[in-house]
Amino acid sequence: MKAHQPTRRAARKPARRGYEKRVHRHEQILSAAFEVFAARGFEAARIDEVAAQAGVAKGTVYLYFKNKEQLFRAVVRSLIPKRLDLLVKTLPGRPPELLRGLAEQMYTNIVRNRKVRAIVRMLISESGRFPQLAEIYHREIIAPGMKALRGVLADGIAAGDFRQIKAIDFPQIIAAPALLAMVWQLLFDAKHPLDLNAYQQAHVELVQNSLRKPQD
Amino acid sequence: MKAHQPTRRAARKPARRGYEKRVHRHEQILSAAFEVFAARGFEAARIDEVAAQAGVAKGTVYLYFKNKEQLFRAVVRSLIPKRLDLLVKTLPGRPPELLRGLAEQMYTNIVRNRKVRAIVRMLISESGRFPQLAEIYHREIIAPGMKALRGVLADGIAAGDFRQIKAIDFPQIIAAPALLAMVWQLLFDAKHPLDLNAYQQAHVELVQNSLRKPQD
Amino acid sequence: MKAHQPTRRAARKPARRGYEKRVHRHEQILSAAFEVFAARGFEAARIDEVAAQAGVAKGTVYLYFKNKEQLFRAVVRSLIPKRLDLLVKTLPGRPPELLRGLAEQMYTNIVRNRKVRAIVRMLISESGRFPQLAEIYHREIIAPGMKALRGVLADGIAAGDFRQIKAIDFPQIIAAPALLAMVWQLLFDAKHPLDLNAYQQAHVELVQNSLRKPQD
Amino acid sequence: MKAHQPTRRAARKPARRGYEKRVHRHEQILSAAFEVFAARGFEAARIDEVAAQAGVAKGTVYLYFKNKEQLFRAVVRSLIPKRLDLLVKTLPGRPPELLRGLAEQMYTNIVRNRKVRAIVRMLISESGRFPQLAEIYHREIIAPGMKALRGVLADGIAAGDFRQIKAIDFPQIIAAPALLAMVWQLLFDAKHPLDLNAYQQAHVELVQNSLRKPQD
DNA sequence: CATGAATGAGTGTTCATTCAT
DNA sequence: GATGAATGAACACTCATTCAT
Repeated sequence: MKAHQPTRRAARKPARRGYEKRVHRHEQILSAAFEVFAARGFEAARIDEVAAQAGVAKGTVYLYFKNKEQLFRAVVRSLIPKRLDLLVKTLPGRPPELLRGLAEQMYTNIVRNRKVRAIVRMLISESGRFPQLAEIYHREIIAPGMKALRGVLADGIAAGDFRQIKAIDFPQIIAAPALLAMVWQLLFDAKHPLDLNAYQQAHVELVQNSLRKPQD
Repeated sequence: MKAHQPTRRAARKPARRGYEKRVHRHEQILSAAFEVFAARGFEAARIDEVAAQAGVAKGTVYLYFKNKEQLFRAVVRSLIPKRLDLLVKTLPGRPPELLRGLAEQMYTNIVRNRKVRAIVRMLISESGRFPQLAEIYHREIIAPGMKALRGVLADGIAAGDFRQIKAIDFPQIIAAPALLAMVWQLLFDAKHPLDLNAYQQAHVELVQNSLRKPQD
Repeated sequence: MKAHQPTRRAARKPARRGYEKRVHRHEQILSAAFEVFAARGFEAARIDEVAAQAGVAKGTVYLYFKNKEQLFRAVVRSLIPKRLDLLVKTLPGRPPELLRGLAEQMYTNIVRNRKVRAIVRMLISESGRFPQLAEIYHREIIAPGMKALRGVLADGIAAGDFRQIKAIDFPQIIAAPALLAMVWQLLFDAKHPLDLNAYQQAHVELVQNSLRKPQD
Repeated sequence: MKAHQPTRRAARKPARRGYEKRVHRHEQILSAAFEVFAARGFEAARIDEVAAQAGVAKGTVYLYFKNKEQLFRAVVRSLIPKRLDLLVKTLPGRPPELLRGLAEQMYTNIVRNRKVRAIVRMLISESGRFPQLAEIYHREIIAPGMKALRGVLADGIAAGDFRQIKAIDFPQIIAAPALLAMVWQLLFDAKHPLDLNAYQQAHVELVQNSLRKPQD
């Protein structure tokens, strides 16, 4: 036995690394990678930068992810929100109020969310290189979202709250201004910022007007 | 130095270079570059590939463009359409028909145009790296387009054709479904193609309904 | 990106890298770079060759030096000898013997030194491209050397050992044959080698004769 | 016969090209090449720049010279002065005056001559790549020059004008300060210019003193 | 002869990936 | 597990050389 002799290299890290650090390395890297991929795109993203931002050494990234592509895919997967569809079901009210509630949710959680905008950008940028990416998002987000929205519309029509509209087959048309707002922020916010409150109201008004029955 | 022996290339070009080729090199390369940049993004684009697609040697690209970035900028500039704003003025009819005409134009020339979609993708992908890019497009395309659209709406409201709407301040809301259609095609067309005809009709119907005065 | 598969290199390095290698990489590269720059000049030098000569991969050079120019500058800096001026002070004797001692030192350490000759060649070759190079050497080597030499001459004149000579203002004249010998070796040694011993004696004799007072 | 019809491209050049231009192209290019090689060195010299400086198209250079190396060799050859050895024979006077006359010639025609300095730089820079270069200059310039100088010294010694000196075997020692002056100008002139008149006097004085017989 | 557009091998530099420690 | 030095394939860009006009 060599006695206690704390060699020079001792105490280079806070004691309980096992817990505080090890557990979170994966997410640290993932989160750093998201920032870097979102800011630069897949090709221009540098593993160096991911590592630096995650506070780990470059090699460490490769302990958790096989390579850059797998890291990217992991980032993408980590961004898929869980159980989006539940959202609608938990909102209260009849279709008109429900719709307004949905809009509120959409603007608060999606349009105004920097991360979501970054995801949108990544999706559009990298869907050429990673076609499954779009497919995943379609399956997990877009399709459920559209289904929910269509449900609300159908309910409203059935209940006599809304008029018959062709957009029942294309519910994305109704949500389109939200996408535009996100893209606008991505492209023009620095020089031509959007008054999101007024924009949201105008959007909601437009949708309400278009759904209102003629005799109203 | 190593004596760049340019491997005795066996006269691989058709006779009359003077006309057919020389005149068009610039555009050949520009066009090839557009394809490559659109497909891959700036960073992932390879000059080799641009050259191959243009049918020239790599070095030739550099005879016409100082470097990759200037090539990219040239591509972007070449894509700015001229005199978009004239479009509206030349369309006939009163506001309601005018609006439908505009929609028709928009879907035919923009939404269904593969190049335009590619531009949209490039804009969104590269506006982080090239912020002026977005600015240019805003100035040349978006602002004039919105101004024209607002004009039509204002005219229609003044003439009693349309109801008052908040979207007069955000005409992009009215065009938003067209953007969504483009993005949709970029992302999902392979697996979930859009019936653009029906989509366009639903879009137009929605806008018309939303603009129709209550007593109609 | 193309998945930089770093060809499974078969552990081509000896075990204890920590000591033997890591410590010396910087100097290995610097020394290899000196050889290559000296042999070829800045422009013709190939980083590949530097790396090969240093026994490292090309990329490794860039771990230690930002780019070719900085590598070159580092080489140049590494070649500036320390405390040249002390030399004179530590030599014994009165001016005449001192002068002979200086000559001995100059021929042994400078004229006969392959590295110094290489530096002279680099200086002359690259001072067009790197003007500060000459300036540095003037400040660090030439000026101190001339000051020391002038001091010896002045002492000798004051002590009545030497005659008054105009060359007191141009001590480089007295050392000039040493420069010529170096240049001669650079240019003609292969075909017309210089008998440096005899040359040195002739040089010293010339200087002594020229300094000897008339009545001697 | 097609009548006179001076096509559009007529008179693009002054009439008698055959004489004024064609005859001199070779020298124009040679002279431009000298400037560029002297300023940049062989490797860094650009054929483009040579052509531009010669006022011809790049391809034209290759009509007159097979390649860059041959152009360089031609430049070097063109710089070898003719019949240097005659110089000495034509100078008047007995050895002491002759020597001063030689010095005067040397400083006027060689040390103060920008082209000669450039040649010296090229020689030193490129003798590694083109060893024959040094050999040629040795044969054509250095050896004859040394022979002439040795002749003067020998004459002077035989005539009792000069003392016996070992430098009779190394006449370059006597001329060395001139080389140093040239190198000095190449390296330091911008920041530390040399008073060439005073320098020359100091040089001559030194040589005279060293040759003066003891009893003088 | 003269031109200069075109070529493509070669070079500096980057960066994903590996692996000895 | 964690590190970061080392690797080398790949890419942007250059420039000597060619050749159709």
